[in-house]
Amino acid sequence: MNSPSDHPRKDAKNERVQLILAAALEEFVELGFAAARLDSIAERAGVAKGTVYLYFENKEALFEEAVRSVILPTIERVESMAVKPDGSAEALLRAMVGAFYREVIGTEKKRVIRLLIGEGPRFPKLLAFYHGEVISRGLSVLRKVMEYGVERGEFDRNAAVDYPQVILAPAMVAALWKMLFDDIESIDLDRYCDAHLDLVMNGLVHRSERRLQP
Amino acid sequence: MNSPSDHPRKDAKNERVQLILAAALEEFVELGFAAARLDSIAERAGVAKGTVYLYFENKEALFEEAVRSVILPTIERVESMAVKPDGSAEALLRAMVGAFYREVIGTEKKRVIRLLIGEGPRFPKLLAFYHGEVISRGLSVLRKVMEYGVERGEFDRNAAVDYPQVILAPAMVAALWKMLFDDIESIDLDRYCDAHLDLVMNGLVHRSERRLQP
Amino acid sequence: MNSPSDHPRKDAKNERVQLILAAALEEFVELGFAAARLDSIAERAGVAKGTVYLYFENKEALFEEAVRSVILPTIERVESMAVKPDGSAEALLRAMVGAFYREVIGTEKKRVIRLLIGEGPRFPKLLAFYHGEVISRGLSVLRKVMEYGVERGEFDRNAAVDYPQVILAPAMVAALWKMLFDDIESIDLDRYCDAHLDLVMNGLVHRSERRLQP
Amino acid sequence: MNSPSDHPRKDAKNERVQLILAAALEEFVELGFAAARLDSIAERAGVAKGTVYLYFENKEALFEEAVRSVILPTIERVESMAVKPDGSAEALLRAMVGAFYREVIGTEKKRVIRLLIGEGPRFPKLLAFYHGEVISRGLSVLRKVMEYGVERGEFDRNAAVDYPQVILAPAMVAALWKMLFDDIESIDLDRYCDAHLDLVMNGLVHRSERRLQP
DNA sequence: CATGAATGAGAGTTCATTCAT
DNA sequence: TATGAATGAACTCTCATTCAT
Repeated sequence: MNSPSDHPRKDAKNERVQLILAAALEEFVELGFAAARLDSIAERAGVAKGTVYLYFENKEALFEEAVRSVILPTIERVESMAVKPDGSAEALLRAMVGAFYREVIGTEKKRVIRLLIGEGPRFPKLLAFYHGEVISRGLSVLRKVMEYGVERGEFDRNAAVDYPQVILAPAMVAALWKMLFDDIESIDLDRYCDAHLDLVMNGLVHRSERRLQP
Repeated sequence: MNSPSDHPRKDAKNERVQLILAAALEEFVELGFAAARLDSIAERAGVAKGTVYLYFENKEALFEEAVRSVILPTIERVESMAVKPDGSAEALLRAMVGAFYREVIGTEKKRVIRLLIGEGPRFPKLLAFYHGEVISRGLSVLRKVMEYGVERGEFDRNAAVDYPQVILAPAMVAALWKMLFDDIESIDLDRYCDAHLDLVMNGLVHRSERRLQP
Repeated sequence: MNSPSDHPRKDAKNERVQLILAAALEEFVELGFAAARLDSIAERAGVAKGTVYLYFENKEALFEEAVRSVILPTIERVESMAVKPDGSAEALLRAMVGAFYREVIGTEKKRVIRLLIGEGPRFPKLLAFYHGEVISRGLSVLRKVMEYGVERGEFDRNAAVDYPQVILAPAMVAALWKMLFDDIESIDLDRYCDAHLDLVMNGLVHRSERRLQP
Repeated sequence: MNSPSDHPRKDAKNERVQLILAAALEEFVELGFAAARLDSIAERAGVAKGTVYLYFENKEALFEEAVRSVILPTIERVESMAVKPDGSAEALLRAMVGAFYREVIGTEKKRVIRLLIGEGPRFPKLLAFYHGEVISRGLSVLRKVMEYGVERGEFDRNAAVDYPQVILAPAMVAALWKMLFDDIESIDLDRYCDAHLDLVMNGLVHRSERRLQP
């Protein structure tokens, strides 16, 4: 019943669509929306230019769907994290941040982030989709872990609870750095990640200096 | 002697160049390099299309110079920070981060950052210039302040000293957020900045929990 | 088997290319390279402007190929002349010169000569091609006929054997005259050709005057 | 009265005009009418672009006048030839043809011929002027010399008397060859000239073969 | 008179989109 | 369904011509 051979047509079609989406994403990520050429995309996908228009209304639609298609698996990853927490909050947070380094910065996915930053304002619907499905979910997972840490007495009620962006921000910057400046001044991602987590956990200020007495 | 009327030609020319650069920057920032139209830029600047070519070789050169022209004043700002530190390192760092929020995120300058992220890979020379003149200098100022704090016993020798990017990263993310998601979910920049600084100074982990005794 | 319907695509394509080449040649011959407009060429060919670029890289390439396309059949004509001579050398030479009048000056081909004279220096490769394939072959055919005439005792060993250009030169001048001055002072091509051949065969100097005794 | 210092203004003006004309001619001869740039011409002449328009209505007018300005001295040369002939017709003709080789082919003047061939059809007035002032006069001088030779019994009444173009044609071809093919296959102008004159005087056909009996 | 900055029409070229096959 | 030749609007860039200085 679920066998793929039940719908050979649909499968063939789907395969083609996937091929085109992948090709489109490559091209868009390399050149940006405006400079990307439909010709190139078709060639990369191994189809004729006209074929692209059988599945996608126009360049804009293709762009949106191509970006959506990489965002989608990410959504599932984010959702799978929203499980009930157990163990130390610090360990949880370290795992989550580490996952971002591994799965985003360490892969081609970081390039989609650059694409979204560059083209986002001209694709507000895409931005809204990305925000709603990925960003806000991701941030709320982070927030929950922080609250969990506070409840456990592990974390201070830091103002960052209201803005979980600040927690992941160094990773975002690392992603951008890798794509823009790594040729000029490369960063060691492992050590950078350690610095990131060290800061997030401990901050800069020396312990004894601080208001141990609330 | 220093009167502008001494060089009426040069001044008129310079004024025109500034006009065109400003117009170009607006257009590029709004639409990106490829989608920007020379026609629009000329119109924005109130000159004829051909006039642009009197001062700039081609679209690429205009782009590079327009971006450089906003980067330049920033270089001076960064250099002026590289003074000998006094007072508390924390106060210094807070002042510097605060300046970034005020002078970059609070102004149109943040849009140039987005432009550089989006177009950078196609303009490596510009990227190298920006890195050399702004980024690496800014980071080294940050690093010095952190080392100063460590010397004073104010800061721990955090791994972030090696990667000062992590210190400013939340501000970068705020800048991007403002441009991409603020319509959808706005952030209060003052409170966000507090959260940023709170995290950077104190980290998340509860004080007493920690290795007061190492 | 040889039916054109075997390759309908290729034929259609070829037909279009021929159409464009013919249109381009007309335009170039009328206006010269620089003043020719791609718009006009496309219109003459009955295709859209973009279509031209499907078959030709740019204006230069189109020019070169257009000129080559008229030169090509000429090459074959010249080669076909390079047969073993028989009969009188004078008759042979008269036939060849006559052919030039008929097939070049009497047709549109003369206009390509003017085009080559006008644009040649900016298209040295084209010039080299024309020289190698047409001029030098044509001249060597002429030279052979003259040598044949000398062997037969029909011709003197005139210095013109080394420079066969002088033999055909009056025809070249007639071609140019037809295109430049015929409106002002027309020449009768038949009588001109007679004058040409009379001069070439007999020269001006009265017979008896001459060194019969070498 | 005729002293040039009487009209210093006019002289200065005239000098400027000559400068511009010379510059224009160079540019037109090198690039043809359409590809020539007013900017270049002004620069070559050492004046500002606007200055050119003080003396010449537009590019067309400048072209016509520039070409006229080289044609003019030629007119005088041609007229000076139209003296009463004495001595042998052959010597006269040889002198005239030799003058063409020396004064046209051996100088930059040949380049104007190429320019006229290339651009002529778009400048019919210029062509008419050139024909009326130079060509037809030159041809009639040639014709007269030939008639003089016939009267003297030196020359046969060759049909070339009606078409004196054929006499000079080999020199025209030499001029064109020098400009187009000399890089590829150079010709020795002295030997070529000898071949030219040998042919014109004697023709190819062996003496004794001929109708010594009219 | 002389200048040269400014103009803007017009050129070559590209490429998203269409549609006959 | 798939193709890719054809289209033509739109782009960048050039350059003859003008005109305020």
